[in-house]
Amino acid sequence: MELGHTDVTGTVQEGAREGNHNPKRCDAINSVLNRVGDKWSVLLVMSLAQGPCRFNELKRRVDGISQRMLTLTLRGLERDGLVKRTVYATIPPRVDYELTPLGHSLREPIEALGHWAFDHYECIVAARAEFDAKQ
Amino acid sequence: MELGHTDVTGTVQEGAREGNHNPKRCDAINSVLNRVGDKWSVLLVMSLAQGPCRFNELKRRVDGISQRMLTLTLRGLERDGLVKRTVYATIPPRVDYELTPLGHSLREPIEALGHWAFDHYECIVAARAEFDAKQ
DNA sequence: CAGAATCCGACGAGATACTG
DNA sequence: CAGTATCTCGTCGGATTCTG
Repeated sequence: MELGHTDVTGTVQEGAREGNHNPKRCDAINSVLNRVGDKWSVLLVMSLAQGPCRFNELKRRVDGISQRMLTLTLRGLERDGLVKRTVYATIPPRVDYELTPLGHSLREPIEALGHWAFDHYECIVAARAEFDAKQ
Repeated sequence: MELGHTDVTGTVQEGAREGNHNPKRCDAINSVLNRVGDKWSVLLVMSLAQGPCRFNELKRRVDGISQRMLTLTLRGLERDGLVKRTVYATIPPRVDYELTPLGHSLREPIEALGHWAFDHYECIVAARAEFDAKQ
């Protein structure tokens, strides 16, 4: 995954030339992109925006997610330090998930994306219709 | 894909209650998320940031992309109105791709994401190491 | 040069069943 | 309730080959 002399932050690398890029920056972009690219991750982060939530409550909120994907996605978010998992040793068991400060900080760029989506949706739909009409 | 009373723009819906969400907003979020979630799309948008570019030049810039995916991704971006395709009837043929104003506007939220990624990368790597150590 | 078409393998993700 | 463990099927995407 190399972009020549440009990266996804939009900054142009100083001494950039053919084959000379910033591998660390590339890794950073990639891992975050993979996380944000994952639709369940984004949905979960936004579902956890207002506060802690239990497993099954999350399952209800994020309609359509399977138990398996909910578990896997939460694990991934926890591993990345975006979500904190708290187990209460009660019967029946209770597990709360909540955003860490890092998780909260991710909301900003995600919401920026959400706003862009909403603001330009009509535009995109129109473009699609026009494109399809030509085929 | 429903979020109960929250959506990815972070705004809380006015009269939101169980099962009452904004389907149009959901569609908008989804289609944009799918596009941004697609790693090649993001990479291509950023590769086209500085100006028009030919097919094979793009293939060289976005290292690792297959011809097939380059074609398909460019088609998708063109269909969404993010990229403009210009064919020059020369021999050999020449096709230029460039961002539309809409495509350029998408750079902002993408770059915001890129900056977040870079700024918090160390943090994420550390979290992962800690998480993995506990297993 | 800029694709279109075909083949095919790997992996993502749903459904289902079981457990502490 | 909050998971884990399989199994399976669909599609995504890479490699290869062919064309105007």
